[in-house]
Amino acid sequence: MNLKDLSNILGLSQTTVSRALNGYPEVSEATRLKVQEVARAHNYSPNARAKRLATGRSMTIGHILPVSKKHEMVNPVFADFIAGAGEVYSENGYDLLLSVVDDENEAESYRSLAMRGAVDGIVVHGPKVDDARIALLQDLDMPFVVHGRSSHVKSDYSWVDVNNRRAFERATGFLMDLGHNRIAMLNGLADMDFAVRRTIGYEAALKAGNIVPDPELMCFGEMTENYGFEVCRKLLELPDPPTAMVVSSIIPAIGVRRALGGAGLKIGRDMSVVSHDDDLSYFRNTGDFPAFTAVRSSVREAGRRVASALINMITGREEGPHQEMLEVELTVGQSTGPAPAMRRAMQQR
Amino acid sequence: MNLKDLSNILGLSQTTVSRALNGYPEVSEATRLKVQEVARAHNYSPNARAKRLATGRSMTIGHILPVSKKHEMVNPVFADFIAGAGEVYSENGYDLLLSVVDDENEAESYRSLAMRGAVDGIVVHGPKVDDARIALLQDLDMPFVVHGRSSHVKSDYSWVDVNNRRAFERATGFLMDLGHNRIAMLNGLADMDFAVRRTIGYEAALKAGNIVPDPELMCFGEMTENYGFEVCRKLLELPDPPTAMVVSSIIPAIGVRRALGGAGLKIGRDMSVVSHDDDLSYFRNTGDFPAFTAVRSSVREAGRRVASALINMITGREEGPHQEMLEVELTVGQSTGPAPAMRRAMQQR
DNA sequence: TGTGTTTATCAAAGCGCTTTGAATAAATCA
DNA sequence: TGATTTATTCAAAGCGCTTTGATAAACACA
Repeated sequence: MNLKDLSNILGLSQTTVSRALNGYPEVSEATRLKVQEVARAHNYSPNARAKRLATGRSMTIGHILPVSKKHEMVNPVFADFIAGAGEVYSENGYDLLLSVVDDENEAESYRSLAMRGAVDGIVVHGPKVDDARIALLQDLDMPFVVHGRSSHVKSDYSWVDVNNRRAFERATGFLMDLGHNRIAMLNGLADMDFAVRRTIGYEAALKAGNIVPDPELMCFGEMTENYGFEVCRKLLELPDPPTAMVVSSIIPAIGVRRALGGAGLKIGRDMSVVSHDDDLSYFRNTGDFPAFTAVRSSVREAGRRVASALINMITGREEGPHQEMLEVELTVGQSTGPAPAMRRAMQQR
Repeated sequence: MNLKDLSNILGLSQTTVSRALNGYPEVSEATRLKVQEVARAHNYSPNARAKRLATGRSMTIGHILPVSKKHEMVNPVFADFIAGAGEVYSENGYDLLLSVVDDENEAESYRSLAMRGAVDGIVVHGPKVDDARIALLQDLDMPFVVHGRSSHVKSDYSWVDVNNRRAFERATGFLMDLGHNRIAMLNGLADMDFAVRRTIGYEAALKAGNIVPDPELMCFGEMTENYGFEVCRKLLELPDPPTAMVVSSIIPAIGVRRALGGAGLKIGRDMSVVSHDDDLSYFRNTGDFPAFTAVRSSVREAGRRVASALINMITGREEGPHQEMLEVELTVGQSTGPAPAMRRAMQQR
């Protein structure tokens, strides 16, 4: 059942039928109803391929999921982000094209998507401090929104980011208020933009309390559970180990807890941990007294924001670059407690 | 730059240029080289929208990501599965269309994808024991492959599944060999096909050792970290608590470990845990002595298998339903140990 | 030399829609 | 009443490819 068949059945021209179904005003209400009814009865759906060619729009947004060739690592945040973005796409009649590509030939993948006309816009995931994709997409004249930012890129572009600097400043400050002064940082890969911003926040908090950041306590790596485990083990072996740490994601924080358990230590008592929490659906760190003290933001919501910003750009509903900052909230959970010295002082009373 | 422009530049017809680029034999080698060279020089890419209309194929595979409306839960396995499937799609020139839809109107989503001609095939995720999607897709005449199976569906269809029954039979048997006889099971939602098969395996192992399955020890739920935590806490409060458990995913297993830690118990000593491990990239349960004893299978590999099976069906390279069973491997890690009675016996020696 | 085959190329139709520009019928105005 | 809008409808062109069927040139064979 295509448009031709349908219009033959109705005894109308394809023009009229098409207009009736697409809500154009130059069709009488009577025929519109008739058309809709008959279309439904024969359950007609316009062919997407033909529609896309005719309109020149693909009604599709591209997401590129880079998979690190070395570690075969997939960003665990991705699924929840996509879930948020996907909601918005559905509501607006867009499809989501997902391109899985090893991180080495990512650029080629963007170029292909654009030149083939396969998508109307692109979402950029996981920006590096100096990310070449932004210039590339500007060059290709492809609408795009970055989830995050790229510090070294000076041009204007659209982004939705969480306030990473403030998040880690608050997390670190919170630990200092508890009396900690040896605070480690377990961050993501050093070339990721979020990692850089979080480092800045961490250092700012320390400096505000007159603590000189100790490079030995600042760690960067791919945020797996095992990374948290290994780093924590090494930190515990230091002559002057930290009493607290800020961690870039709940996943390595779980590794940290495992390492502590293995050493007979208890999280929250022997080691305070504040985690950044992307609010993953399978790991809800909630409740009255959640497992982890955390600075939380919803990736899912970020997905929604990015998607609607992009659609607004494509449809021309929004002019100029869309730049949006999301704030985190600090939730106190079971993974933090007073520093040892402070605890002793409290016990003496 | 479109085909018309390109053929004008070359002084050839669109037919010849199209054929030259698509590797048809009725073009002389000389002109083919010339065409390829000029196409590259002007970096021409054929318009995907036009190509799809002309060929009648969309060169796109659909994946539907159902998001439970209640819990906003996204299957954590999804990202890794997609990563595997995506590799295969890229190699074969297919795009991946991802449709995020709340689990209530999932059927509508499949129907739409098929009727609009947006995809050439569909991958079915997370089949229920009695899954209506299979009949629906057969009805729509849409090629599809199920990741998993649907026990109550009697028709022939293509699937790639892991041997869930055997996995849990082995896991349970392993614990029994260690002397455990109060073994709990933390499974997924009871209507999921994999959960049913795993239950069968669990019960078979118990019965083989003359243990009557205790309904009190058999739990079903959405596999979040918190689920593992809560269930483990409740189990510990039983008058006759289990000494071991088999868990359907590493994620709730982490919750179990947390609950044990909170009760001052140690995993592997006070409670033995064997987990099903989908080998998530951000949670590599590997090494000489991994954190969890587990029955492991690679979701990523499953993604690859499903994708190539589907492409083979679409292109007609493979006839008849593709049915493929993947076996798990059992890896002994730190989360299991002898049952208390056995340990006492060992210590007396 | 003429006939049949193979090779290389092309013009044009077609994929199933949207959209332009024209045509007709109905309604409004002077 | 005729002239002018306005409301509906339509035929046909176009989106940028692929593919069919035709044609011309080159080659082979007797």
